[in-house]
Amino acid sequence: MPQSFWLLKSEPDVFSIRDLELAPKQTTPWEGVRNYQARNFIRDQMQVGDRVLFYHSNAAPSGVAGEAEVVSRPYPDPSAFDRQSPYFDPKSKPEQPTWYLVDVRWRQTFPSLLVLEMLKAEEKLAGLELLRRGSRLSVQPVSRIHFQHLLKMAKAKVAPG
DNA sequence: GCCAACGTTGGC
DNA sequence: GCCAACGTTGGC
Repeated sequence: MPQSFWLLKSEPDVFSIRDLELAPKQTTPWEGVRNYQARNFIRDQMQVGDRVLFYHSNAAPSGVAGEAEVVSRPYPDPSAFDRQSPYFDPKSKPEQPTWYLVDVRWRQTFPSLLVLEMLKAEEKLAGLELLRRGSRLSVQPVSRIHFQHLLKMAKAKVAPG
């Protein structure tokens, strides 16, 4: 299967792209996804080498903060089995897990945030799931075209010289 | 299987 | 903190 492109949301107060950059091996298990549609994307479609946009949600301002990549196959989310975890879910059993995750590794932090408001104004991003009214999915597929355009925008925002 | 009530997400 | 939109739960 060819490489796929994704957008993952995280509240920076909880876990930011800076936290990922500073993490051991710049890698983290993307735990805590508790939505079935998002779970299905992770469990059924994510592959090592997939590219990821790291989105800061519930922030001031919100926006795409950088880039990461998938570095593991999907596996059961251990936080669902952990009574101490805020993501504990008694419905998920080790012998039949409900929730899955992948490990992601930091690739870059954008020189400046791609703020949601400017993404909305970008004609070339029309159709991006993130921009759909009422869109709440924390794991979203992104088209190659949109992904590349977002990287281009990130680069273009670097001041010359 | 319907759907009201409730809980969560996330922009603002 | 507000609240619209959405997802889940649970009574029936």
